[in-house]
Amino acid sequence: MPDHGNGRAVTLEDVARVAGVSRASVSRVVNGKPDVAQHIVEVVTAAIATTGYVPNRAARALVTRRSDTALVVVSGSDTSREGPWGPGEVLSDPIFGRLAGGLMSSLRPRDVHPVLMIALTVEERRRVVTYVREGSADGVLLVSAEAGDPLPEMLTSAGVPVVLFSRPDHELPVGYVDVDNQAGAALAAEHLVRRGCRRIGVITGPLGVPGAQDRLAGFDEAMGRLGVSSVPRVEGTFSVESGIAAMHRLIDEHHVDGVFASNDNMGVGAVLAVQERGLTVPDDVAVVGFDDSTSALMCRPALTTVRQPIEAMAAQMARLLLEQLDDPNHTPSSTVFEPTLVVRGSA
Amino acid sequence: MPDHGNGRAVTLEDVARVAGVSRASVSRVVNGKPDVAQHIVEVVTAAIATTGYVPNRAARALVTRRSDTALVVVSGSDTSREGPWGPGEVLSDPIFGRLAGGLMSSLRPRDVHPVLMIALTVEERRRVVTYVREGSADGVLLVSAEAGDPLPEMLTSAGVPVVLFSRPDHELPVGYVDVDNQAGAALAAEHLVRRGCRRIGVITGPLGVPGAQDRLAGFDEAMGRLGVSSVPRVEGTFSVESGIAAMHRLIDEHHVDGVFASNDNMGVGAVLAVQERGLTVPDDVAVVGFDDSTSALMCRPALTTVRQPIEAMAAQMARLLLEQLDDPNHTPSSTVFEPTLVVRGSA
DNA sequence: CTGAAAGCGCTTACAG
DNA sequence: CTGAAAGCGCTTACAG
Repeated sequence: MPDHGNGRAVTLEDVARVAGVSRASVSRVVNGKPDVAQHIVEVVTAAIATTGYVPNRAARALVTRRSDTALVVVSGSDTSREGPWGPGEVLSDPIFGRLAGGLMSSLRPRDVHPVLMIALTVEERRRVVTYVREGSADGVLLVSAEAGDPLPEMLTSAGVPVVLFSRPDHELPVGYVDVDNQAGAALAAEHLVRRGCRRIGVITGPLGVPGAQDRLAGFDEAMGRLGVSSVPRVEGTFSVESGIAAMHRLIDEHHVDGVFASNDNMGVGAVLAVQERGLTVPDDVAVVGFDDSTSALMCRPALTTVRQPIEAMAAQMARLLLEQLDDPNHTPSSTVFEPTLVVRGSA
Repeated sequence: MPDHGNGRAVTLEDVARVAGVSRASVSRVVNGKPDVAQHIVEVVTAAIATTGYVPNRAARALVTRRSDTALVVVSGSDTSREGPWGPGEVLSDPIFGRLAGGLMSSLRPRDVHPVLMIALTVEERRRVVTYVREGSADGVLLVSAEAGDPLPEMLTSAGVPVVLFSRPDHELPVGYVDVDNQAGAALAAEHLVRRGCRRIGVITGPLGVPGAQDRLAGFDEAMGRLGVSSVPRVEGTFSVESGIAAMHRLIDEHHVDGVFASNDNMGVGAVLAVQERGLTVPDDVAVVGFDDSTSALMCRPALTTVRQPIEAMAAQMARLLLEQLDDPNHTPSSTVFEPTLVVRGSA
């Protein structure tokens, strides 16, 4: 709709005619190229203003081979559509909103626009690759929520510039941004032990998710260092409900007095479950979550949690992708952020 | 990156050569045009397979004047950037995830891709209009979070196809999708009264938001019908924190035994505040929220709330926009959905 | 520093 | 039903 409803859209050609210069000159000033005489800049700028000219992106993209678009994909395996940690869930997790916001702020200064896509099925994964191959996007920012997700590999082997949120589940020549999940879990372990908890349990995320595995491994390892060789665990799905169910089992079967939940939703569930038993948090059972999402503030006592610097991570994802677009031969680099412990009432 | 890293991308021309037909014929089969001889279809299909051809979108868009892209915008006024109901907040509200997911599912069958944009400043609003005028998007799906937001009008007067989430704050020739906020609030009022509450209060949303005004008006009107002429109110910001603060005031100043919170976050806050006072929900104070977002399930007792059919609303937004794109002369139509009461433990 | 010209990869009347 | 040709609106060597 570049026209004002009054017929044809105004083109470079029109501006050139009004300004009395060549199309090449108009193009140069529109794109801020150097070495253009001052008077040309002025006359063109004036002509642009009077005509209300806006460059046509498709025409530009056709010749520059750049779409100035990044594809933001949330992917998973087919099964996760009905699963509790499927991309539908990912979108409504408050953490995703922060991620999306962070990506947008970092992309905007470079005038790159994010288009959103969900890829759960074979067909949808194919569409992701096609979208880039047809030139609609210059690269992909991929939030892959599951181990065994074939998309990262499809993309890298198709030569598509891509940056992952979370490390890939196997060696891949791809850049990624992640938080040090093991270190974060260790922070939680140390805090619970320091606080005097004697019977500590873990509520893990779905163990098909690499990050969930790392948090578990980091927790176990830290507990080992602290002299506890075996920690009871129950697997959850990252949902509040699963946190509640897991906590009940931990209380029944292990009489825990401290728990590390692999994300805040499950942490909230754990707090709720403890209270349903007529016990109190943190005195009877202390709870530590992971993420520092808005849900951490929705329970009482508020959740002590391991904070991921999501906004900074998003900014870095954008930076790594841009770096790769600017220099296609650039070796993909990765960044792992340090988490921090946010102490609130629950532990 | 349409090339496989091995040089030039494969074009229509290449396919034509391999198939031994004209470019026009290839184009016809690629686009599924009718009246193409069977043997041509076959030979072209084969050539596409062997060459791995993918059409270039920019080239296509240049001639069709269609980008197959919809701009999804979250807008507000400049002040809301720091405000509690700014688009940053909107993105992390679980309700937005549901909305985004719904839009994507409805757009996908038509092969329209959503690009995300936030518009808080004069500059950002201008970018929205430019994006459409340069042909990067065919239309706009606008979530406007504030009264006085100039963007809806900018868009309609620029002749850009647009559909709003929530009715505009003043008469505008634009289609929108909304929930009947007044009816929803009435549902809450009736439920509280029926339950036997005698001293009922309201926690409103920011009154600069049209939807928040409607919920208040609907609540007041219903209470009037039910014989209560004046209801104490405190204005909140849609955040949990503001719900807590508002509830404390309602208890101190009005000894309420029932409260309608204009969204679930504030409803959760209200429950928390009641409990901080050593009172119980729903016996001492009953609480009803609005939205039926995931946060409604994060407190105990779980929140009784007025449900918005977000997914259906999103689907309808997409449908209305597509309708307008298919027929530019189509008079913009709107749809208002009926809310329902979801009764849980808090009231 | 500027302009004429070629070309990016498609689609679409227009003839036939 | 098919092909030759024009054209969508830009950018970018290439001369000058």
